[in-house]
Amino acid sequence: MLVIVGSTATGKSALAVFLAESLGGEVVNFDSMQLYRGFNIGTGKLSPGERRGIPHHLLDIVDPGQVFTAGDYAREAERMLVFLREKGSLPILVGGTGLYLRTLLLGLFEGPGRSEELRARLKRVAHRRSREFLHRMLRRMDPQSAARIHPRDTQKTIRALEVCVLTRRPFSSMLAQGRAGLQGFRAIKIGLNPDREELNRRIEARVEAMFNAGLMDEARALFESRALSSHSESPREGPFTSLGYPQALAAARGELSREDAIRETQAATRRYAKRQRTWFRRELDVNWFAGFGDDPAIQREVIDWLAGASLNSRSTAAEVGRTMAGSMISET
RNA sequence: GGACAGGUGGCUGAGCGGUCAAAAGCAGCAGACUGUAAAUCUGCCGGCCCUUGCGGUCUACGGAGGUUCGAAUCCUCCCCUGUCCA
Repeated sequence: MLVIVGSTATGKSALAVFLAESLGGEVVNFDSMQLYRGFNIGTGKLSPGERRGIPHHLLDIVDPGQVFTAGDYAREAERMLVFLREKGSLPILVGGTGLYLRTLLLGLFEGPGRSEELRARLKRVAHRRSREFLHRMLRRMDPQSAARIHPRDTQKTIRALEVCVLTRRPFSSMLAQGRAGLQGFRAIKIGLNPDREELNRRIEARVEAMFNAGLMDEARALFESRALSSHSESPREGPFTSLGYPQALAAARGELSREDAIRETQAATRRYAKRQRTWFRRELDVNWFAGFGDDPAIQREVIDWLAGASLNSRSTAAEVGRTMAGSMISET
């Protein structure tokens, strides 16, 4: 399978369609937000026309209010990969959520998923006492994890505590058991890394285009449909937190000027692109291309490289996973 | 023309005689990441230097002077901006 990584607005989707057309493949998404139905404009989903008849999978498979985790994603994606292999079609994975890709390729530790009740309780503790208090709880149950997780990082502290409580074992010891990665697939990774300045310009133009395409209306409609079944003033979870939506909603309600909403979304997107770069840089065995995925010159470079790579590369995803896990241990 | 208010680091904005290279926020830069990850969190953030330290040094709070041992902070003049009155 092919994997295309890179930050937002680098032209991953366009490259995926191009490669699917050239090599006879189908696109599989690994973007955590494009998974959600109704979140179209702000997540940069390709329109049916732009997909040019290429099947796109794992898009629009979750309802906005539904909880969907990295583990859920990995299961769905693996099923899809097996399906495509049986069909004899080349899977082309594209997306921006590094955690989801890594979860698919390397797996998660064997352990419990999330428990809403427990999380609610822990959150209440953090609220009533303090987040540092919560972290001190973790330090008692699992000093190793506590040392790794910053006291103010409540989200990660809660997950660690959740695992400790549910398994009655330290989270760190659960992680030490290792993980079971994807078997039977060879991942060829392509990374897009265009010039920073040019990327920023693209991000700015793209955000503006999203607002012009009706992002404010989309955000309002999504929120209102959600509001019917929820009491929260503005949902702060799931896809509602995704870039542009809180800003577009605020603008739609007149709490923020349209110009400010655009500016804030642009800045947030730039920061997001930075986090993606930081994450993907550590992804192993990525062949990086210095340009945009919709650039014909880059597309040709990728095709040429693939012609050589498919002959030489013999490593499977599992092997890549092992070396990656090894390198992560040696780095710490 | 007159009366107020104000001019502070890329931006917003606090400071109103020493502990100020100047709070805070934003933006920017760097990083972490094993179950909502477009999330969550961390570090740096005037220049130069070094023994990287509540270290040294230079340049900085509109401009020019002045008062003072010492000024972003007080005084004088000038320039600019906003609001109001003519």
